[in-house]
Amino acid sequence: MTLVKKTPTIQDVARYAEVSTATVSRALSFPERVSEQTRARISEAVRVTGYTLNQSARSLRQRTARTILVALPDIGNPFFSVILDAIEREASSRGYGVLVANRFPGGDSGARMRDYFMSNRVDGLLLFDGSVDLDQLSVLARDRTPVPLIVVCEEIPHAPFHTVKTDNSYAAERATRHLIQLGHRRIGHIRGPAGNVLTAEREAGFVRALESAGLPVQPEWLLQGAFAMEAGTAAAAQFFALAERPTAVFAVNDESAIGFITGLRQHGLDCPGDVSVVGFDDLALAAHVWPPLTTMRQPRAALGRIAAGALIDVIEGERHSRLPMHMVLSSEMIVRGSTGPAPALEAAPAETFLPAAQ
Amino acid sequence: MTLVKKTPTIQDVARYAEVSTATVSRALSFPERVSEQTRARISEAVRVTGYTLNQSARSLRQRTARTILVALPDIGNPFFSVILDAIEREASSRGYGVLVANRFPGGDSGARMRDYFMSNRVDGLLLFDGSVDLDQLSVLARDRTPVPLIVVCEEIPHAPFHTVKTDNSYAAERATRHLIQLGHRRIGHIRGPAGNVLTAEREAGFVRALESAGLPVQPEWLLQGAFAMEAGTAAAAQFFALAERPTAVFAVNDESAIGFITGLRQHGLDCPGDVSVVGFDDLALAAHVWPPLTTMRQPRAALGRIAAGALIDVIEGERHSRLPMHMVLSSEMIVRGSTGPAPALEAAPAETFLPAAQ
DNA sequence: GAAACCTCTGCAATCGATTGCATGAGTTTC
DNA sequence: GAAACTCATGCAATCGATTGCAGAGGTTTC
Repeated sequence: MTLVKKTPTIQDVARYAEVSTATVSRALSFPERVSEQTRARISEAVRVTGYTLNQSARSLRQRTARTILVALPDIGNPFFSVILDAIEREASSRGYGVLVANRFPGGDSGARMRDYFMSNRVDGLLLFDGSVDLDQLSVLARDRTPVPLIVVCEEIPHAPFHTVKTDNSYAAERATRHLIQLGHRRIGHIRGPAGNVLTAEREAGFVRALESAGLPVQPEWLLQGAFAMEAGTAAAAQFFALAERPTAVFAVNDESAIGFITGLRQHGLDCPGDVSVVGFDDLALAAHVWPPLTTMRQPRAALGRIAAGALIDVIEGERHSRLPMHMVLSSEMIVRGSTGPAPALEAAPAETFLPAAQ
Repeated sequence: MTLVKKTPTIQDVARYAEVSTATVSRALSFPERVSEQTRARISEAVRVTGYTLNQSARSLRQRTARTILVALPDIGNPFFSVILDAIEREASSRGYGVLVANRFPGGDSGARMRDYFMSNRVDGLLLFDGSVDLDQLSVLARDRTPVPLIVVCEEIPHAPFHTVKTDNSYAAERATRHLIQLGHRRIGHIRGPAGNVLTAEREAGFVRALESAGLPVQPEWLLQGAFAMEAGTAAAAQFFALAERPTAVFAVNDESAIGFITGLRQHGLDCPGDVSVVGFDDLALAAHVWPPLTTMRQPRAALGRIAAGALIDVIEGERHSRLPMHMVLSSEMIVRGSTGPAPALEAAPAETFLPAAQ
């Protein structure tokens, strides 16, 4: 059992190798600037002393932290945790640590993020919450240049930040078209929380699919929802209060879809027999609920990897572009058991709604 | 839009307040040691200059990082992410940052953790992986005293570390007893991965429940599994290969239970009609799969909160105990739809197995 | 053979906050 | 009224690594 007496410093290495600390520092950071023999002596000294660089000292001198901050609305949500996994992998492979900050309370989120930067704890930020106030973020500038920041998954409208996200609107259109192709004519949508960018984008795709198929958009079939299972179950209650019910529903995400299916079942309706349901995300559990969920798969690992990689590029000045980049990854349709052909009895009402050849 | 010219330092504050930097430092860290008027002048100066403490400088001087490291086997797993949520909350309320490290590759995990400490990036460690090699951890000592470290959820046998976990063995016994009370006599178990402490503890509880009810433990009913859904589905394949099948199964966790139920369904068996299944953990999705899963709820938020709190206590020297503490939280039985009475046809075989009044 | 140029290394300042020790002013004690 | 004590503050060293500048030694160029 090796007990370390006292953490060795660069001084100890220098003494052992009989060189100055400057040379040790250079040997470790820019090996090519040091002669081969000296380099060998220093490697040996490092090995013998068990030296590890003191990150605080380097941070202080270089004004970098080799750490990124990931600000999430909800770590507990499996949607984010898979992305976080990919972020951690990419960051650590490039020598960066990952600090997580959860559920920034709305009010002072800008201030808290600003503190992380100003206190020199982090070099960059991956922001998963588009609802952050622009004014609060504008504080995030250091020495007149904006702080390295990438908005992931969401987007802050009209704000000059890099973004990495998926093709929400197109994917929502694709999901809705799938229902149309199955013969559904009365199609509803479980919305996300009001004010959220994803809510708007996915609803827009939904509407576009209906319109380009010449189907009506019934306002009462846009059910209020959110990203949680409970919201889906609540949407089912709204669904049962409807005079006329859709035969298919596109949900803003998998969790609300699953909650909705649970609600259907509680009221004795079958999915997909009575109502087809499409989700969004393809969480791990989507394949394991009953019926297995048809959904749009977001490439979550790729989102995390690309976002972290791009952020570190920005931090290290390898991406010089002043102009914000927008990286859009595409989603994939995964057809499982929660969608099926429109029920036969649907034919009659459909005619009432559909003017012959519009 | 306020752009910061240059990050203000304690020097700037001192100049503005016309005191020395020593006084500013004291005013911020030990307000009672500074006269009231000076304190007021300094607060004003801090406000005007927009000063934020440089954490690297403080860390260098004080040899603390005000950051804890959370080493997880798999952040992407929702079981851990909820705990991480609680950890982040507790830590940030006490002024600590949370660094995450995922899936430490087996080989060098000790070395990587040691680096985090030696490089002065973190003050303490929450370790979620009991499979770490003792020798690797023994390296984690600084200045002859062991590094602040708490093992969460799992446990490293015979190792002198604090632990925070749940009553795995008792909870497993309780879950199995539930099946026995429902009249089941042929009861199987989906094991966790070999070598894991949780696997052993939960299996031990399972066996104890059977034995104290006078039921036989059939070795072939101990199905090989792991913590993932796929492992549960694979266990279902083993299940169908059995000459004689259990009517109830206790799974090592919710995910394997859900995978197992999926497997049952693929082979045309009904849960709980043909086979009752109990899980372990009570993940968010347990209530939303079909049938809703009966399970032992682990108090995950409490685990995270208590572990983080205890770790920070140790770091700050508020827990002086040299002896390792073991905090055990209790689990709660949650009965849902995946368990039901033993099927009637089960009566005959049961008699074959059960000597009248043993 | 002098000037110009490289290569390798060391000196010493620097990053920003903390803290042991000293000091001066004011108060209490006997 | 001197000694002892308290309180508020400042001085300056310190934490450990990085880096601009300079110099020593060697090589190339004309």
